[in-house]
Amino acid sequence: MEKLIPQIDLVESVKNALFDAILTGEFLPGEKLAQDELAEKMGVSRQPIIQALRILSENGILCPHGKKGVAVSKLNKKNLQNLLQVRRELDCLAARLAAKRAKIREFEDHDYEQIDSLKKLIALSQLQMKGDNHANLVRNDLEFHKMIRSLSGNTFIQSTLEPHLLHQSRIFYITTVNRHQVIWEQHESIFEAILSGDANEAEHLTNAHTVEAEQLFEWYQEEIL
Amino acid sequence: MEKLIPQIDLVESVKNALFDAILTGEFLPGEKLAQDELAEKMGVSRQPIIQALRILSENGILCPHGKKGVAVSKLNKKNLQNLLQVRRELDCLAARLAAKRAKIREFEDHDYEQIDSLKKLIALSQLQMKGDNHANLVRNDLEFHKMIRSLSGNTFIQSTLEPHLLHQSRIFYITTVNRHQVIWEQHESIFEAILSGDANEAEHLTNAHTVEAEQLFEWYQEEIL
DNA sequence: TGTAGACTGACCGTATACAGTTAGGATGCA
DNA sequence: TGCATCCTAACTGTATACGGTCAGTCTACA
Repeated sequence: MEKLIPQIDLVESVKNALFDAILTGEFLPGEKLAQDELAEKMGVSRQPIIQALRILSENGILCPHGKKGVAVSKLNKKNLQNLLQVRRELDCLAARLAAKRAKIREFEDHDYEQIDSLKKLIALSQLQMKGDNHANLVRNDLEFHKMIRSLSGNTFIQSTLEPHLLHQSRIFYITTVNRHQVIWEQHESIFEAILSGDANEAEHLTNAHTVEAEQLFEWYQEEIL
Repeated sequence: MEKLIPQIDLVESVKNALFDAILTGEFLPGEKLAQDELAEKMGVSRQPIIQALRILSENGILCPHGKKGVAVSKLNKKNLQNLLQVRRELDCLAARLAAKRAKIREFEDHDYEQIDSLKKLIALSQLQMKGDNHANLVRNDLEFHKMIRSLSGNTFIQSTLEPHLLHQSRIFYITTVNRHQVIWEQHESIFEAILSGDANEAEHLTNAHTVEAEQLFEWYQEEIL
């Protein structure tokens, strides 16, 4: 018999919907979010909305709007660089750990599935680059790094970065335009270094990969998002 | 005129109260938290409780309890080591950045206040070690590292580690017993290295300091908290 | 005596209700 | 015409209400 669809709760749904809406630009940075309006739009009561807003505020995705309500956070250059710095450090750790696990053959079934998925993701991205698939390629990019973090065996790396994911997505949307070719070549090198069990090389490549994104911001203005 | 006491909202209060209760052992790992009971205890409605529980669940401090409700998360050895690994990486980054800022004299008024506070904190801890002040010294320990992160100039380091703070506190309570003398000597060395602007030394010392905590867990059993 | 099934009470998620506060406009005065 | 004050409507935070589900117990039958 078919598995029943596990019905996720409303708070989670609202959270995801808001996440998407901010990412796609439906809600712009600085824009105030009214509970009533959101509730009506999504066809739920204010209760799940309030809870979702709280969580997103906790994550820094939303921020207080005057003395009343919340708004989409604006990120300035300094903030984004700080975020990318933290991200770099943890993704280097992830690459190093993943390679070490590969070397001592610590991978389990679950990991081999991830490796298969990674291969498919790289192949898919190569294909998508031929068309106009910026949004998809950004999604793949995020997915790639998520999988590497998974291969590290340290679940805290992903969960630690999770709250910043939306900000990261927004950054990637900006910084990866016309750079997918070089990005996915780097991804492939990192992946190979990990599989070969070369921790130093994996970390080195990841560092170079992530530092590039940071450097791109040198050219941007102060208020970006 | 005197400043008015800023009345923090109930959700925040509940969150803090739960945080404390878990830390002090009033709620034990694995123990289920009932909304009604908490609401009555704290003299508020279930609404703020629900929101606080959501946030703490999001942070991993609480976890689902069967198909209904939430419980205090149990941390096993593997999880704790993962957490400490992430913490080590980010605290090394913080130390490095703080030392770099010291070298190029980037500190501002706000930073010099932190430096003063740090000196006082170190002196205070030296005093407290003469008595039985385990809880206070643990608090100071957390505070010390928080201040170093602040000196790094990267606010994301602290905010990234914030959700794991409770777990960290619980870990420190266990691992620092009878080790305060050596811990605060290390803190002092790290602080000096930062002030002298020696980024490599600051990072090296921080790495040694944080790796010790990780190694202590080798001796613990699987299920700890 | 052990197990399966039904029932009931407790608890959770969501909706609705209410009260306090705030923001923004309108009005009056300079 | 510009600014300050007052008022009102809207919106937020918290409380209460309600419906559905889950767990635990009790009973009946093997």
